[in-house]
Amino acid sequence: MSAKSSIILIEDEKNICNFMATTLTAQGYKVSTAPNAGTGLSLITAGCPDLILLDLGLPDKDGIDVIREIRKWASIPIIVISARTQEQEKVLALDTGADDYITKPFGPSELLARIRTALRHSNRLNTGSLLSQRPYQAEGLVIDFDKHLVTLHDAEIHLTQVEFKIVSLLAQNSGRVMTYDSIISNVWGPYADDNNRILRVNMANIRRKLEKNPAEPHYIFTEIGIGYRMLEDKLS
Amino acid sequence: MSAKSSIILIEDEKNICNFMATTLTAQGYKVSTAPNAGTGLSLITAGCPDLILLDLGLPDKDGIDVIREIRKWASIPIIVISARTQEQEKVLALDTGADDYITKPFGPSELLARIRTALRHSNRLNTGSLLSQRPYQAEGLVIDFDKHLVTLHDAEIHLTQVEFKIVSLLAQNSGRVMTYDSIISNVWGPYADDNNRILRVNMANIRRKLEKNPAEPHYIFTEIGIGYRMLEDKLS
DNA sequence: TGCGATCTTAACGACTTCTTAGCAAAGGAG
DNA sequence: CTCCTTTGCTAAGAAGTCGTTAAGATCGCA
Repeated sequence: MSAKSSIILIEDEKNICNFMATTLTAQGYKVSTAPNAGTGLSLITAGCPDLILLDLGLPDKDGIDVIREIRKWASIPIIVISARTQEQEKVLALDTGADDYITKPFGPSELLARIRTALRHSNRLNTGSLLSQRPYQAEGLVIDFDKHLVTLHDAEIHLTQVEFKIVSLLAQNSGRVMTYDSIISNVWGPYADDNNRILRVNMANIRRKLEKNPAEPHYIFTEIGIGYRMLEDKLS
Repeated sequence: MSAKSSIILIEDEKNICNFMATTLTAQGYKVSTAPNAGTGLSLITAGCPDLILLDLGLPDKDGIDVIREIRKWASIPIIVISARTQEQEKVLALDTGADDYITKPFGPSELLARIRTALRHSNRLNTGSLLSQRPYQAEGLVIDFDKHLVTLHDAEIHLTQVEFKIVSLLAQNSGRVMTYDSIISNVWGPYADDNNRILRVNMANIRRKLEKNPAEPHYIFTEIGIGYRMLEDKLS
């Protein structure tokens, strides 16, 4: 990656912590360390890191709870590092939202490889959060992803947060059917209930705002049993 | 998620292979197995799986090359399974494009947890189409598998879920006769009633939508006593 | 604390899709 | 040609999906 990724390392054993920090720094990562869950969490909220390395055996809080805490509002990759090798521990951590689980002892090159893998994953889905993106544009509807703005025939349309997320996702994949599952997991996170009734309600609201006649949509079509598909972008 | 994910398992040791296959099937996954890289790769291209489990120690090809091969054209999650515990191996596999690396011996619940994690990742990807496939194209009929879209002379044709599945299957095997049994088991699952009357009704509906004169089909032909055959793809 | 906006849940009717049944037409065998 | 099997087609009920409304839950803000 061109820009160095920033990593937060939450680990209470000083020796290991120092060793890992120097290894990572030597590779060009920006590293911050925290000796316990409390300072770790505040570092995360403050710094918006690209990846989190988390030791499960922390003094002040159970590691699983830390994962749960983070996953409430962020999908930053979390790699768990633990001395506990029991399967149950691993399963619990992974299902709570960890992206990988490494057991001590481990070598530095494996750690680095797994970090690269995790960062690769998160990069794939960071479509245009930082880079500016050409607005979607079709038949009078313009969606400016950067400015967070939607206009219909030059009139500004107010969409709520969730509505905007849904519309953006569909617009960024205009012309192709997005399954209910993938919309839900993109908008509400991978742990969301896969029942699509919330999506249905939101779509009704979106259509009321965007479509002249919501019963015969012009911009967002329903593919029954599958998902929704947005009118293809003028230039794509 | 709601629909069962399909997994392809490439593993040469029969015992392990069987054990894993039953474990996965018991969890509701659709599993196909291959004892070597060759059949594995063709299974992947044919089946559009959601995840690949790959043993590195295959008889006919180096596992790393298999990863490289797949990564040329698909971003399906790959979990590597290996007896080799050397760090170098892990690093190489992960950097080539594997999403996880599990060393034998491992427990079934860890494997399942890591599979769930990998599937979670792939669902977060925007498109949901991990495997980009060239559309079928013949005499004005275009079937875009990724976009889930069918057009006939540039006019959009609406197919229901079942209809689309049938047409896709025939299109992906265009030029070859697909037996009734194989169509039915592909569309309705292996335990479906093998009576073909449902298929007959659906074919009538499909032809009404696709064919100018359903009595003299142009795209999908009947091979009496055997099955259906679709007009060969222009470029395949 | 109360207010407004937003998010979520629940419920129901309208509509689409799936499946079954039955019969007519087409094909093949003798 | 006749009989039997196979296939195409229509209609109708069953099952499922989607859009919509209304009401509760939650949150920020004054």
